[in-house]
Amino acid sequence: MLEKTFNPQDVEKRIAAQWKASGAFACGTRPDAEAFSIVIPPPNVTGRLHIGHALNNSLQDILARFERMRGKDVLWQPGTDHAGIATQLIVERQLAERQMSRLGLGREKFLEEVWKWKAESGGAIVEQQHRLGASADWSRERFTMDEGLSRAVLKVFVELYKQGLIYKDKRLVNWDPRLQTAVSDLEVESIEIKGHLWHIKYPIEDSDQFITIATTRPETMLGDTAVAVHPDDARYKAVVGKTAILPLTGRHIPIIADLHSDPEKGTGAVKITPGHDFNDFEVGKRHKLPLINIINKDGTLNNDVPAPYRGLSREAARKKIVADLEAAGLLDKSEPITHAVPHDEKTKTVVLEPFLTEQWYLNVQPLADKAIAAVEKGETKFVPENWANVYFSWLRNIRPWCISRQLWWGHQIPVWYDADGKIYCAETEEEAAKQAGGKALTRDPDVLDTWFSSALWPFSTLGWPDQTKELDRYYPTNVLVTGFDIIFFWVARMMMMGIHFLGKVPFDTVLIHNRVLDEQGAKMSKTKGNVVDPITLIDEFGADALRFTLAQAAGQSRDMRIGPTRVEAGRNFATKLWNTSRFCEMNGCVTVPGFDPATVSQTVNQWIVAETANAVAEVTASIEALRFNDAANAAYHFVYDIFCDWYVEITKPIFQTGSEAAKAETRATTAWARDQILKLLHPFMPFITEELWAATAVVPRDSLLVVAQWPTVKAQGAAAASAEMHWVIELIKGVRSVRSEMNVPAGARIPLVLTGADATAKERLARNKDVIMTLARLTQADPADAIPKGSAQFVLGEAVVALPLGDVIDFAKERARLEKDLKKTQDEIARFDAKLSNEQFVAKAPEDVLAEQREKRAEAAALAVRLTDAIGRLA
RNA sequence: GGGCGGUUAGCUCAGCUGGUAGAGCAUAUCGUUUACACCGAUAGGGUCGGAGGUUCGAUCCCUUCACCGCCCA
Repeated sequence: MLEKTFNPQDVEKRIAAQWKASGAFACGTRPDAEAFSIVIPPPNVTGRLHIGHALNNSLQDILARFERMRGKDVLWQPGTDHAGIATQLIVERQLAERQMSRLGLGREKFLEEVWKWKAESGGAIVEQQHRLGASADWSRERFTMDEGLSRAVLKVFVELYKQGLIYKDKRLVNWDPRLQTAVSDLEVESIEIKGHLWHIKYPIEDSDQFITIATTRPETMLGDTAVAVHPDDARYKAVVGKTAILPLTGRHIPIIADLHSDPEKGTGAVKITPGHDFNDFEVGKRHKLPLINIINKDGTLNNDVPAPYRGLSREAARKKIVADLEAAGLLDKSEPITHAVPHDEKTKTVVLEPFLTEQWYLNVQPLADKAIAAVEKGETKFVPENWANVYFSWLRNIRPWCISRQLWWGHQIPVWYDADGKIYCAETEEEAAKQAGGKALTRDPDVLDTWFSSALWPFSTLGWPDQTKELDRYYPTNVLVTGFDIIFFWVARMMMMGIHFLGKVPFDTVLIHNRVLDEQGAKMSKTKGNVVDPITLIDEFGADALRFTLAQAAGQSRDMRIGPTRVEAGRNFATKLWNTSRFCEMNGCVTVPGFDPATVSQTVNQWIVAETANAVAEVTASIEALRFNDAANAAYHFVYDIFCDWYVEITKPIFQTGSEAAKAETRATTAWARDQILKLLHPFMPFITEELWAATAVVPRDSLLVVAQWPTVKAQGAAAASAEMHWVIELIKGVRSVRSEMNVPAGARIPLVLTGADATAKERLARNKDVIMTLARLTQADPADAIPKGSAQFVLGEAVVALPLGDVIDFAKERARLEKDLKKTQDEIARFDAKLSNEQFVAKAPEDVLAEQREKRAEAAALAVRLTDAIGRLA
């Protein structure tokens, strides 16, 4: 006997262990089946599961479980990336707590510490994915720093270097002065902060005039090499070509005309600091200005500035410079403004600095061109397709990719230098040494951007560069499931690398799902404190509830809002499923081996078979179309509104008073329908369905539900049964509605009389009398020729249903009710008439639309006649 | 500034190829009828953001405006 309620905590662990023991998630066990593969967008190894991951993983798992049940050989490839910056930060912080430092330890020892950390704490997110029920092939879990994946990185680097696509260059990068490394453009977060716009007067040489520039970063003026004005700016025409004297340094710098200067902004004159501003760098190139670097790697001012400022932090330098300028009478004014300042994405506390360094670059242009073409040609399809625009716009404006990072944690760049600085690029030190002819070599200390290795994920996880059978079987993958914020990071880069190295796109379809917001519609962030923790939700409501809720919310819109109240509804649905299974069990509904739904004879059973077939078709088609909300809702509707509300209710009288044959058939059919429900819901709610699959079996099941066969039910020849059940349902609903409106006490049983009914309706009434009397709470339900006095009435098809309520009836109320219905019907008729009397409509509308309108009009007219009669009888 | 998305019942959202709208939650009334109060029955609630246009007909297509949001610069 099933417990009274479903307790997710008890069940989830046990079921997860069963799945694990069964090896059901492993790929390659069905060599003859069609392959279906998904690679997980690798989460950061330092990460914890947030609700966006929960959605992302749930959708992937729905697909994996669905295709597995359909008999395919499914590979869902899991794993994590090594998150160079984030991981190094964490380990360095831990070292600091032990009064140790990275530099103190040295590279080798430090890396040992990182691996130690990874072994101890790096698996958190994977544990959380397990709690969600993710049916990935965990035996194949990969990490971007694994030996094999590292080999792929080396090979790719060396190949691209040989192809001339990887090169060293000295240019501005986004520099993190705390970590002292270059960071990606995509890791820069512009944060609006309050600051000042300082107006500073630069004296003009050989005059008593000044040119006033406006800047938000006065400390960088020490690196100025020009002042720029707009060529059309009348105010400054006269000074272009003259020389300004840079305050505090006395440096002579030209006043130039350049379109970069915006006459509307500030004073219209801007300082040009090519060493510390991306735009100014370009201006400097156009005007061949010298480039002065005034900052050390740690963000302090270097020795190329006047002595008083050397060694100051940027903040301190700013203060001192503003004060000094003010003292010199060169500060015109300062106005408060809010402006966007680049910060590091991880902590959002460090102001990044455009900084001149030598870095490794990958010329991605040729790769990007192919990646663009692949989507244009439809080799990879975005769903929804408008996300392709984001992909295109990024790739079409792509710049060389700075791939080196001044970190230790990551793939060290496979480049060695001899004493003269000559470069030897090879996969191994031995090979490099051979190239160098035995010269002493030192290796480039830098590591590669984490995304360099994630970009190879769809094939490096399959064993590339070896030609493995997995690579052959599972590449290209079927679908990449991800959020739109990842289009640049992973999708585009995986596309470029996949095409370049394997000659084939890495995935047929890119499914971009919604972004999860909190219940108020705000973006979740730690600082706002509105982060919804999926594990908390799982603890409170169960993994199935969370998953089902996420699937229901995974619609076509860009965002979804998730919070406890929505997940609660998902939990309620799980409970409903549990209870209805319990009811089946109480009535002895046991799966009958070899049961053939096509052979059932009871009308209600034929009907539920047809409805099941419908539901199966809808859920299947919706998952195939990646419409998860439609799939979840179709399943929900079937379980709740059809199976629980009607089928179960209608079969109750059969279990109480039916013939043994009818009982037996109904038990078998109920058990069968329940089994189909468990299968349909399994991809969405794997734990509870697996539990029920086992718990409802008298004879042990042939297999776990996770590998059971997806339902294939044919709807055939049940039209009459469906029509009959719809009639019965309409009748019961009609009675209930009248009872409620007429305030008939819920417990009171009343008689029902069916008049004006044709033979079919009379037969339907006779055949379903028990059900109707029970569910509508009647004392009798019989056909009659006349409507008794004092009856409430409603129209059902060609018939009028009368409920002789005698003294109970409130005539005024009954009249009002019927008149309201009549009015509604008459309004409808008027609308149809207006349409049908419109010559244009009749002439131009298609035939079937016309016919439909005429039919609807006729139906409404018939209804109006019966309602009018009913009102007449009240008098 | 460029691009994209949204505006439908009190709230959150569906509405696929144009034929006047659906669900969940919330609300109201009733309810212990042998699964379920994490429940059941019934009901109310929408000039589908505004204005034009195309069309016999527009929530759906086009133009424009307003507001909200996101991405890029």
